Amino acid sequence: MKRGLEKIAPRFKLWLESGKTASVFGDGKWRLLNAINQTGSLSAAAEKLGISYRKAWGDIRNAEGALKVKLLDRHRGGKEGGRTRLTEEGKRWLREYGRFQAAVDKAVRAGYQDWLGRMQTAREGTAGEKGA
Amino acid sequence: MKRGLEKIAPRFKLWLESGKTASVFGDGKWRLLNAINQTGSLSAAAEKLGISYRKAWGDIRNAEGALKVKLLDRHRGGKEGGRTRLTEEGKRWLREYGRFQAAVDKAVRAGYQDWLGRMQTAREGTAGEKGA
DNA sequence: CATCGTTATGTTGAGCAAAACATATCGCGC
DNA sequence: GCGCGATATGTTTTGCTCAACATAACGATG
Repeated sequence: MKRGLEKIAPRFKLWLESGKTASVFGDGKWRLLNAINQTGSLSAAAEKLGISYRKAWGDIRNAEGALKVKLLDRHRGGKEGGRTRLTEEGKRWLREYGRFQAAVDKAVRAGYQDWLGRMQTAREGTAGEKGA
Repeated sequence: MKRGLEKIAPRFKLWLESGKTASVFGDGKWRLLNAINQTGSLSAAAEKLGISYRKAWGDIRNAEGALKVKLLDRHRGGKEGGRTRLTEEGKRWLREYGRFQAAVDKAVRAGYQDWLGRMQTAREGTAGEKGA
């Protein structure tokens, strides 16, 4: 087996673009929706993800603006100070984009295994290949 | 059909990591190998890709260092000033990583189509869906 | 009507990767 | 041995994202 290749691992980033805007949706926003869905609060979601509230808020702003979709129902004031929940559209994005991402992840793993196999077998018969 | 979704397109980045090094190989280095293979020169390849020679050289340095593989045969001096060609290993990386990338690209497109379909059909029977 | 916790939003600073700039080295051919 | 064109490599500038900081608005509740 070709040494060195064992330590290597594939990584990928997936996102959606729309014209000028570099990334209208991707893993970060997906995680954010997920956290909001679990916590019922934008600030709590931000803290959970280890990002600033400022960034979380800005991300949502950009996503909703670019997609022209209302992802969240947000409310200020009240006993709890406020709350945020996903709209039906938001839930749909969370669910379906998650599936999309999972499918790509699966393909990357499979493609990587194929690649590994090809990189290794391509040297069969090269001599000096002492097995374990 | 849900409006807005037509303008959206999926993008992805794929790369290989090894421990501490963030990216030991990816699309940029693949393109670079490809251009070197076509031009027979590192500087010509850099110009072709619109990147500085400094960056191209550094990328090769990092890749060869992290992978512990000799990707290029480089020569200085001579009438032409110098030249650079891919080693057999270099050609193998070019070919096989290209296939890996192509497979992932295909999966992304397919996954995106599935996603699009799900995002659109999920609203059938919602009323107000006046066709073109 | 004062309090409290959350949403809302502008502003400034820090960190990092790429671009830009600057030289040095090599070696064949004339 | 001088020149040309490509490789080799250190240094400086910049540009962009995210973190950090600061402050306002909101509104149910006691």
